[in-house]
This record gives sequence, C-alpha cells and structure tokens, in this order.
Amino acid sequence: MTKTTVTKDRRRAAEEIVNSVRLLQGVAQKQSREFVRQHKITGQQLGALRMVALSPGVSLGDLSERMFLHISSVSGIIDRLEKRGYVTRDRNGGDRRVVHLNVTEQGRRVIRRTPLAGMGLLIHTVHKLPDRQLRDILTGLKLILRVMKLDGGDARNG
Amino acid sequence: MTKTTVTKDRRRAAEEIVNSVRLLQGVAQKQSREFVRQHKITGQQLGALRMVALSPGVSLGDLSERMFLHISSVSGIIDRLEKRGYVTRDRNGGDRRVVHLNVTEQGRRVIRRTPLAGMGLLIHTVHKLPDRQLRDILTGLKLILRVMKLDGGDARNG
DNA sequence: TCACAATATTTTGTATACAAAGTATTATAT
DNA sequence: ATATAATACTTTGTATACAAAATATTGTGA
Repeated sequence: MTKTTVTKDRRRAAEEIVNSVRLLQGVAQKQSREFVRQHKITGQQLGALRMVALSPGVSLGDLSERMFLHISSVSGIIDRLEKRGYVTRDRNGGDRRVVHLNVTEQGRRVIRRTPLAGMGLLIHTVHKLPDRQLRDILTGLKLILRVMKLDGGDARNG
Repeated sequence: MTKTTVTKDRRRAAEEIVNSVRLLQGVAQKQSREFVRQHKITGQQLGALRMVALSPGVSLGDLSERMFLHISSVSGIIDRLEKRGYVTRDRNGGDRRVVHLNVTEQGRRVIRRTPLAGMGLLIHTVHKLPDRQLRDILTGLKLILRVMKLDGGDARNG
C-alpha cells in the first residue's frame, strides 16, 4: 500500500468521525424535539421530575449537582415544572434559605405515563448491547474524550 | 468466568459509556465557555464568520445548510456578528429576497487572530490521531449512532 | 450583639436552538 | 394581468445553559 493511499484513508476516517459527531448531535436534537411533541414535556424537565421523585425533599443545589447543571439552569427548569403543577417548592425546613422540592400527584402521573428520554434512554439502550459493541464504543469515547481534553486549550491556524 | 462476572462487567461498561457521554458534553461546554472568555467571541459566531469568509456573498439559507442549523438560528448569529461589525448583509443581488453575507476587514482580523473552536478544532485534532485510534473512534461512534437512531422512538419503563 | 462572611436561591442578561407566524419578493397558473 | 403559491428571511415565543448580580438567611468573630 502506498503512502498516498494511507493518507487518503486517514482523511476519510477523520472526516467520517467529525461527520458522525455532527450527526450524533443532530439525531439527539431531532429525537428530543420529537419527544417534546409527543409527550408535551422536555427531556430535561422529565429528568428533573424523575430525580425529585427519587429523592423527595431534595434541595435545588443537590439536584443541580446530580444533573451536572448550573443551579440557575435548574432553577429555571423547576420554575416550569412548578408552573405546570408537577413539583412544589417548600422553604419550611430548618434552614430557610434552602428550597425543598417534591413531586405532586399530577407530577407522578406524568412520570408513570412518559417513557425515558435523554440520558435515561441512553442508559437503557446501552445496557442491551452485546459485549463486543460495549467495548468498542467505550474505547472510542474515551479516546475522543482524552483528545478533546488535551487539545482544548489551543490549536492555531485558520 | 461466571455469568455473574460477565454481567458486572457489562454493567460497568454501560455505566462508563453513559458517563463518558456526559463528560464529553461537559468538557465540550466548559471548553466552549473558556474559549469565549479568552477570545470574546463564541464558537458558533466564529464558525459562521469563517464560513462566510470562505464563501463571500453566501446566502443565509446556504449558510444554514452548511452549518446544519435552522435558518432562524443562523439569522440570530449573523445579527450578532453584524452588530459587532464583522459581517454585512446585502440585499442587492438579482433576487431581493436573498441576503448576501460578506466579512468586513474587522471580521477578517478576528479570524486571523482567533484559533479554531468547536467542529473546526475537532477536525484539526482528529487528523493528527494514529490509524488505530481513528478506527476505534469511528467504530464506536457509528455504533452509538445506529443504536440511538433505532431506539429513539420508544423505550418504555420508568 | 453586631458587622461581615458564607450559603442557597432567584433574577437578569447573553447566547444558542427551533418552530411558527409574519413580511417581502418572485414565480406560476389561469 | 392578477390572484395564488413558493421562496428567503425576520420576528416572536419557548426552552435551555451559564455567569454575575441581587436577595435572604445563617454562621462567625470580636
């Protein structure tokens, strides 16, 4: 095999990778929108609702850590859930700075009748894969992660 | 090896995958914010600016297709670039519905002095990987993609 | 106790993303 | 020629995400 051929293969592979990442983002977004249309609730809102259901009385700060999101983001998500009557905010614990979250009966109904979305769905899906595929995916992801971390700082040239 | 051990390995791998995806999102977002802090322009704005620079006079619709974004999203991004004096909108072509975009001298300066970000950076990075890693990443990505597409519709159970 | 630091949330401002509605312009059908 | 359809874009409304500033409450040191 000539050097030129190898170079071409590399280029093609690199382009496919970048394209796959784009596709991945696109697919995820499209499915998210479809989910919203069907179930009248967003994936993030449902994820928050489920987490509150699993930890009644959880604080906003704790919830934000579990969701890997900024507190102010979660505050907004809870706003919308509260407005729709799915969760309640209580400030009657010992520390009155803390907001305690709870799911209403209506919120519980939503959880019962709505399938998984986002990360929850990914976990569900991934669990069903055969070993060989699990390993391949994991290897690839870790490589991307390492590469992104290393190269995040700089990379001159336009 | 017992069946139990295999099951444990599978569970661990699945959890690692999901966690990696989360980390990937986190790393990408964190780097994006850091980039904005350092260069006073967002990755999307810079990406759009570069694309316009490569295709002077491009229409908004064409640009949105190349960026895999909705026209209204790109319209907003161009708004901000225009406000900062980096691009111009012209409606003086034959068809006056069409907006033609161009980069100003000031915009060109920004491109020159700002390193790659987002997808551009990813392409740059991926090109430098050894063959074996390219293949692993690609295999993993394609699997995830296929799985997500298939399982996107439904997946009952809370 | 009282000023001041620390903590937990909320609010405000910016950017992104999309859909749907609105506007302007061009093409088409009768 | 003129109503109507199609096209290109802008505007508006909703959701997400973060940072920074503001608010309220609790803890601490002197």
